[in-house]
Amino acid sequence: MARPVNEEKRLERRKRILKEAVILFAEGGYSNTTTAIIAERVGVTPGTIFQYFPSKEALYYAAVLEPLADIQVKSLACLQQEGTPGALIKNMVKEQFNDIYFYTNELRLAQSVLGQRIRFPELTQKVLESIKVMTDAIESVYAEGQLMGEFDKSFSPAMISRSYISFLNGVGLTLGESIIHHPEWENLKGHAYYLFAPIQPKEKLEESK
Amino acid sequence: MARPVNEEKRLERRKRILKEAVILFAEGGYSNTTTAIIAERVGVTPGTIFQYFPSKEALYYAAVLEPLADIQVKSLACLQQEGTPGALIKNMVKEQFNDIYFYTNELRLAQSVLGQRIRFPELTQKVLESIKVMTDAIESVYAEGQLMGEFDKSFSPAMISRSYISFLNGVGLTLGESIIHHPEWENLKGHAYYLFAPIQPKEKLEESK
Amino acid sequence: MARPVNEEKRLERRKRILKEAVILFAEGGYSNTTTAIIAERVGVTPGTIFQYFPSKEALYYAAVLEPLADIQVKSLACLQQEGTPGALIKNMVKEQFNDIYFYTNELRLAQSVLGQRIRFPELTQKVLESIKVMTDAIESVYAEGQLMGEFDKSFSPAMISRSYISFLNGVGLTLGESIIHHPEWENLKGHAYYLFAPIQPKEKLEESK
Amino acid sequence: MARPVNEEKRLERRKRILKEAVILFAEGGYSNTTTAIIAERVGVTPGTIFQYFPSKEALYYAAVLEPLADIQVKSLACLQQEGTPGALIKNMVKEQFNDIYFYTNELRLAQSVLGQRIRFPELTQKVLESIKVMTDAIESVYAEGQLMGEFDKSFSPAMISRSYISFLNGVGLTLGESIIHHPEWENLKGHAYYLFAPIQPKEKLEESK
DNA sequence: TATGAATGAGAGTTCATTCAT
DNA sequence: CATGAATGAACTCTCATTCAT
Repeated sequence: MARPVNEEKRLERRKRILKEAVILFAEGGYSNTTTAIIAERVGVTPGTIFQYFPSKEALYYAAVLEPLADIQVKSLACLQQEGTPGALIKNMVKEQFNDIYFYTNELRLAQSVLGQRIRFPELTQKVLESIKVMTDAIESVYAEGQLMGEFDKSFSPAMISRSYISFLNGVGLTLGESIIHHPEWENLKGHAYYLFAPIQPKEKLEESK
Repeated sequence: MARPVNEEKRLERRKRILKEAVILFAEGGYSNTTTAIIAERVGVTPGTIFQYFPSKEALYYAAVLEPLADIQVKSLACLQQEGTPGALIKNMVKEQFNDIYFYTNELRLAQSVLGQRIRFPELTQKVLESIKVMTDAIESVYAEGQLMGEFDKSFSPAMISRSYISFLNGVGLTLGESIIHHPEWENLKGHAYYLFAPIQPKEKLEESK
Repeated sequence: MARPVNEEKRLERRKRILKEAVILFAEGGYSNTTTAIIAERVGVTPGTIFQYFPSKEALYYAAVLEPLADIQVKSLACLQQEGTPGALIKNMVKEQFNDIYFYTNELRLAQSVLGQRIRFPELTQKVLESIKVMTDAIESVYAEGQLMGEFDKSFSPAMISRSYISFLNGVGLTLGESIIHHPEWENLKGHAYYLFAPIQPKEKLEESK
Repeated sequence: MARPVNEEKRLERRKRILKEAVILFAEGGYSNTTTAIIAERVGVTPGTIFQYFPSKEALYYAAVLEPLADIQVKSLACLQQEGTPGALIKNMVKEQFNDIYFYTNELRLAQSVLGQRIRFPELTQKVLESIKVMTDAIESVYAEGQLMGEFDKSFSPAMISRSYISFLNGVGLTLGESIIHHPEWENLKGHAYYLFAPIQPKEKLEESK
């Protein structure tokens, strides 16, 4: 009874629609991106979009939330590996700064939702929740790191995690198109970790005295 | 000469239109905000808008750029006062974090432009230029501060100034509506200055050795 | 402040739209009549329709109910004049059979609503209510006529009034286009009154014995 | 020869499609009833409908005309039995008022066609022809009844038959959903026969004098 | 100068129909 | 034969802009 082949085809096409939608919505915004243009890019006719998504808005929701969920999973995974809190965070920062490059459109899309909170209140809530999940995870790892003497104990973990997320988003927002080729890109990545106020080995030594 | 009273009236009305446009565009985005709604909020009829702005797009440009220029002037003024670089920057940070609250709509509007670079390329350029003016100014004050031993010399001023601006924008973007009532708000403000890697008096002493 | 001229113009145009809508909806049904066609008939552009009616459905409602209300007022007026119940009813029948001719479209429109009860439930209710107002009015006049010996006392007034209304609607429905030129038209009108089971003078005499 | 079993299956399925189509078209009208919904109700996929009917319009035609033909056959059969004209007509009235209940959807469907004469002109003609066949049949039986002194001779048979058919249709149209439970239902049925102006035995006696 | 009705191009969405599987 | 995804024309409705008043 099952028709695995067709089901696969459907998912494949759904994915392609979503992919193009992410690009176009990110570049042009919600209203300026017509369903007809998305269809054209995908290589189907206007009606086909609506076989996969009940409405343009539903497509927008999916284009915003589905990639965000993927990114979140990846980021959280960084924090659940073996290693000291400091190493985990360092690794996460590296990973996420790579993501800024690989998921530029996906992240800008989420950011633009935050810029239209009145218009898409539900979606805004979900994006903010997704951010909260991230900051909470960072917070607890960071607190542990403080206990282990890897981070300066004088900062509130809640503040630190929020600072970092703000910084991360701000970087994606304010840097130009070719973000990764920016002359200060590598330095910025380093400064992201500095935000966590890590204690240098030398200082660590001193502190432990 | 001319008709100064009427001229005044015109400017007054233009200002009111712009003010409402900023609020509505910031809340609802460009396409979702109709000229009719703006007119209604201002208390005029749809046609009137077009007596003050040649098109909806022109109104949007003005709504984005004019407040941004004002904020820029204020911020730059902070850096041109009397005082050590460290004091100037500390003051600027304080001022700008206040602005996040007082000019929430104006700043979000500018941010949302950055989220639609393809759609409003010219406007995007102008916003990025405005950001560049700011980072450049910060950069030179910061470099001076480094020379004076107020900031850690190991960081590139270009990177530091960009980091700060990214942070500033990210905070506005990712914090909730009532940003200022966020429990970590005050700490965040403090961390913004930490980002500049200021040298503590004690350290300053050590360093100067 | 009032702009009576414009207000008048608006009402005038609203009336014209409604008039064309009645004709087209009656001839082609709801779905088959496009707002563009209505606009074209009226001599305006498609958008204009929506300055006078918020939606196609609202226009349909108005096209069905407003003429129905007018017809009802006229019909009820017949029953509120001076005269014996028999004379009033006779006059009403005459009036209403004229209306079948003059308001063919309006009445067919109302009938077609009754043919789509599931689709327009609210509208159906209102049309049925309008019919009930009519049957109730007839019922009470008829009952009075029975008391005065003008009508056969063996029939229930409720049944008689419903019979008549059914007959009236059925005539409009089943007779051809040029209803009034039907060879039996005049006879049908007479039979409509026969349906009330009036007592002939001779019979009246007999009965009164 | 051929494949009678499959042929039977085909007919069976065609019947089911038609049955659902009648219900749905009657409840929702032509345009509001999609082929997809019909297919779903029948339990097949959209494409299948078009294996049995060349187009939606053809299905509509069949849904209107085929049941109408059945009903007509039944009604005509009433008039072709043994018995006096009066008895035949009395029986037919009884039969047809039952049909109003049993074939509510089929009859409403036919009525709604009459409400859209411009849109379905051919279909309208066929429905009107079907009505004419009925009135003609009644007319001739009625005329015979008049000759036999069962009906008042002063009425035109053409008018009487049309009156009755109008009444019959009007009753179906204007009475509510649960037509048969209407408190006046039984009385209405009786009045339908009264419309034929039957002569009471006593009167018959008098008249025959 | 302000008005606000009219405009008309263009948006999202629906759905009868087709056809490769 | 049945399927059901794809089609694409056609629909309703929106809204920036114009212009006679």
